[in-house]
Amino acid sequence: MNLKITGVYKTLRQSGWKITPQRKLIIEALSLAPAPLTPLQLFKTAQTYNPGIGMVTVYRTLEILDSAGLICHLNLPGGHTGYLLKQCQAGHHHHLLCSSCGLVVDFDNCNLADMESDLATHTGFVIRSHMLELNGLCPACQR
Amino acid sequence: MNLKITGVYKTLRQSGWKITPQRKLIIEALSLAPAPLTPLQLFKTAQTYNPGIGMVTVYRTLEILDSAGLICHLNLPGGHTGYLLKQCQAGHHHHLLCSSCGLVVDFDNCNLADMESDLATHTGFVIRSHMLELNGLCPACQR
DNA sequence: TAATAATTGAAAACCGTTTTCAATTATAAT
DNA sequence: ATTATAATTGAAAACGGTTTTCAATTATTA
Repeated sequence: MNLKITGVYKTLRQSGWKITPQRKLIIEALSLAPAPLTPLQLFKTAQTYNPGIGMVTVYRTLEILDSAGLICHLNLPGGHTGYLLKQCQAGHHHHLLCSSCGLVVDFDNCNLADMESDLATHTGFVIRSHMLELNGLCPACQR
Repeated sequence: MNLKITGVYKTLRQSGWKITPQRKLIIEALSLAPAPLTPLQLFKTAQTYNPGIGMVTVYRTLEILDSAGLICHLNLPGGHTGYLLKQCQAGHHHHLLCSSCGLVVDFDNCNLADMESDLATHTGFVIRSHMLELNGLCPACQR
């Protein structure tokens, strides 16, 4: 029960959500995971502690965590979506994902503003958002 | 039957694929579309010219076009995937998508190399690829 | 023109996700 | 503590998009 988790509970309570044993389990699994988890992985992890838990509850919990701005999601190799507890309340950021072990590093200095304004003047578009994901190998997986 | 289409046929033939009426229809629909098409949109378009065509054939044709490197795919608002005939044989490029009408502009000067090498030195990662998509409003849709 | 291997479409299977609904439970008010 | 209530749960069914299977058809080669 670390600080991050109690902060998540607090935010959820402030949004009117109840803190149920199932939600605690899912949040704890997310907070302990060294890499983003798919809904199925999350379900299987939670299941080892509460065999009766349902996949629906995983999806519903992910949805409320997302609506409260507490998680990120990113595309994993294989076409699945992985979920990750946000590291901080900071806004704009991107992810660098190790395609071997799933380790994720956040970064926020994407420096696309110059390129975007160039592109805006050349195309006439108003650019409103971008999505950027980097893939590579973390130090450990390079060996 | 423009140059682009005959080029697509040629590439497919060189890869050993047969040029069937159904495939012609799908390729033509892609070449005429002003915006990326989802498999369903492609199916409906093809269906107006050949009511007997099956959704399976759309998926299979998209797969062989992709394996031959002839199409791009990108994420459309709404979570669907849109397909687009490649504009040229050029390699690395990205898309700027109008979220209102679906117009797509290609660009290749993504200039992420500096940021990637910075990130590589800070994190120890070897960075192997990135995925970047821009969203905005095209000139026509700004009014 | 005939032979053959590729292609087709219908149907069923499949996978991840969402909806429905009756039973259960966390929380707020007593 | 106890109760009341609205939120939450899990099973099952529904769902949408995609893939597989298979027998019939068809584009290509000889």
